[in-house]
Amino acid sequence: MITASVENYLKAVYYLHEEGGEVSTSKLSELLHIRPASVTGMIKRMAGMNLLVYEPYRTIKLTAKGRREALKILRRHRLIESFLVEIMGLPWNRVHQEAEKWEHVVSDDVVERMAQLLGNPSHDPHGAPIPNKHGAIKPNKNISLARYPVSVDGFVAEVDDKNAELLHYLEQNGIRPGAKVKITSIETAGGVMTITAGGRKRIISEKAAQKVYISPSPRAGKQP
Amino acid sequence: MITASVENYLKAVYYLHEEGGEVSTSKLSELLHIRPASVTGMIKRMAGMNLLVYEPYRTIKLTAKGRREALKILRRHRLIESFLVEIMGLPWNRVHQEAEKWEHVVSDDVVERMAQLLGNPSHDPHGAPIPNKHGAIKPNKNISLARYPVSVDGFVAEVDDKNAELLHYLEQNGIRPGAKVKITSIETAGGVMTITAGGRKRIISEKAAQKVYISPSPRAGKQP
DNA sequence: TTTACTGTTTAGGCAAGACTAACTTATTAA
DNA sequence: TTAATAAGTTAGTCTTGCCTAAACAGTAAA
Repeated sequence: MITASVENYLKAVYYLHEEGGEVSTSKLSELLHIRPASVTGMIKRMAGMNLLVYEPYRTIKLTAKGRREALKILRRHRLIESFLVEIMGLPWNRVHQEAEKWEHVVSDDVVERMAQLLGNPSHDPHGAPIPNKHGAIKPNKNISLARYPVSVDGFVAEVDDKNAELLHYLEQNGIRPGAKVKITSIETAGGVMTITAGGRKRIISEKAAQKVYISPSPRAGKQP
Repeated sequence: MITASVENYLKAVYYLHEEGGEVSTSKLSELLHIRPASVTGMIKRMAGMNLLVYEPYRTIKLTAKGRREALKILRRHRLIESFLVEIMGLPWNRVHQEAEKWEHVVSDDVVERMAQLLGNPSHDPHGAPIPNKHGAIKPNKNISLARYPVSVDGFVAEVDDKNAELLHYLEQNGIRPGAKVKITSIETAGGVMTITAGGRKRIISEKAAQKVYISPSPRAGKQP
């Protein structure tokens, strides 16, 4: 049985794998706020369900089945976020937490109804790509703002959706998907950078910049 | 902690109390499809949470706190049902099951946002009254179609929402909240009755008629 | 008034999913 | 190459929420 807990683990493993690093007990523990011992137990159970491959002390990998399930939940999550913003008019920085709860209970056909009402969007309100019904997802080759070249125009492609306060802060500073930005200067010692966003000069922390992903060209389609 | 399970028990106790009969372990067991022994266990736990009053072998009663919580969930459930029909366009007979899942996860403020989008409806799509934010609910004094007088015009006020197939059957026979109906004759031996609904003669079972509630006058307001 | 039946409770068990404490493995520094 | 440290696992416990089997209470019929 794929419970809400199992779904959360699947999402976390998928996320860490996407981030590029190896997926370990401790990383999962930190991300999910669950003690390492509990993570080990769950991982073993999920290996038994053929959702992931696990050898003690080795890195954790999703099976094909696990990846399929993870993408299914990701699709739900991102469609629900879009729905909450576009149809229900909830604020941008509020919808992640709500979608985290809805994604485990909304029926498949109701999720597809949401997609239909939204006109099958390709990206969610944070700019993250929405997997299609068959689990295909656009690879993400955007560059973090923290590593983007200075004085080169760029467009906000995606913003990490995990932290509501950070999202609020970024919004205040004109940083939202589609916005045009340019780095003016980097103050490495101070850990801050000066940028132009929304036509105004701003000073933002490097830590915040790490959570913002930039594409050199604006995105086509309905979700600008 | 008020879990999803506890919420379901609260709803069930409230429902049985409204139905008039005494609330017993076996009635709850039947309604919730949970074995009597398990019900006893949960009831004891809920008594410890001050949600209901329980003495072994005695009838079960909600406390003020339990009643408050039950009405809160009922409000959620009925607003969600309305939302699914009015905003998302799901079929009438489909929304009960979906709302049963959503009601445990949707945040309070998001439920209120639904209410706002719907224009604070007084009744859900099945004609059931929606408790207000403070837990006040309109008393239901409608008469079951099975006990309604013959040859007297009436209006469908409410239809039991539990059974999707029954709802489909009723809809096919022109019986939905607001519809004008009149009993032509009752065939007691056959367990059926002849009625006029939606301008046409229909034969429906007495069993189905028991789940339909009639008011002598049409309801005012947006939810006809 | 004893018997049979129905309804309810107690006792014991199990799976999920978390926890702490203690132990083991892997890695890095001396 | 050994010792120290960080990461991961095992063992045992707890709560929730269900289950079955068996005992017990209340009621209606013989």
